[in-house]
Amino acid sequence: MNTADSGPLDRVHRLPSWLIAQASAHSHRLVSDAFAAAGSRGYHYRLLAALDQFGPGSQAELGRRTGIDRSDVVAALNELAAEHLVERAPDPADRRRNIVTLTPDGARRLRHLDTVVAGVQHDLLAPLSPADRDRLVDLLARLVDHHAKTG
Amino acid sequence: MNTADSGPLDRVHRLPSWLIAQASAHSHRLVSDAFAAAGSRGYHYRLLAALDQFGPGSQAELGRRTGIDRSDVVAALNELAAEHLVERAPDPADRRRNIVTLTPDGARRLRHLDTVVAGVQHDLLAPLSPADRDRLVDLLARLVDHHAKTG
DNA sequence: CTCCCAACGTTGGCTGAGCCAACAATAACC
DNA sequence: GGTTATTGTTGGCTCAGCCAACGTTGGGAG
Repeated sequence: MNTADSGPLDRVHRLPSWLIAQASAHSHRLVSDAFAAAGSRGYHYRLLAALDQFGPGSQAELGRRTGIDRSDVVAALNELAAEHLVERAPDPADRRRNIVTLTPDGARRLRHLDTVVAGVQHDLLAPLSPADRDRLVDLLARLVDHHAKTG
Repeated sequence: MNTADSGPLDRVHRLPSWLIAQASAHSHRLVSDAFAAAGSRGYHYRLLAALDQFGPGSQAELGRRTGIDRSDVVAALNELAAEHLVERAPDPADRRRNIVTLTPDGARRLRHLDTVVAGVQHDLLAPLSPADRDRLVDLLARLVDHHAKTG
């Protein structure tokens, strides 16, 4: 973000879409900084979380579960495998597939990232009271829900 | 966004930071589609708005007012100038500067984009009642405000 | 069994918004 | 006068998301 404006740009700074974009930018900075400090990226967290929640699966399944494109799954898994957080083995029952498994190290990393993420949520919502945080989450959830179905 | 998940990724889909990112993604899609249909981009709108609100100014001033990087201002102004929405003239009082001015065509385009933007806000907030829209805007404004100062 | 279509992993590339570094020209200050 | 700052510009980088193409492999229809 570029600091030091000379007064607000009225037409823009009041738009809901602008506020959402700003909030997202700040949020994204917090999240990616925190992930970077933990040696990971958002994609890693999503993939580890999916493996933990759904168990081992093919890369295509992982992509569907996390909403990450097949091609991006490949790269992220390469990085996770290089750190031994994940294991990639050919599926004997279907030679097109790789079966991806969470290693103990991966589970450990996931738990650590959980705490990192929780800390970020805390910082992000710091200016809001608990009741306001709930309100914000509820409003955003309704917004996202609507556009997920409609869009 | 990737449709067709197989159930929610619990760890991720409840995070406030995730909801904000999702809302921002949907919002951004609406905005950029609408701008594209009007033959413009977000940068164009911001620059035209700044010229309208603050009057003519140098490119560096425009960058400061809109929060757009100097280098990106150059490109966006090239595009605006190619459409004669903006005029770029050397400043006789300071030969480093260009003075950028909004043309009548530019003012017209800005007015059109205003209506486009208003339509997008309407679509974006469609699922919320007027009172909820106000609440959301208020909460987001407080969030953004806090993180802009804390930064 | 054969043919065709679908799914898989992978490579490579593209977009958009936001940054940052460097440069020559010019201005401003001590 | 000599140093520092500002300006316009070029070029490049990141990060998330997406899409096209390829060769491989499975599975269903005839």
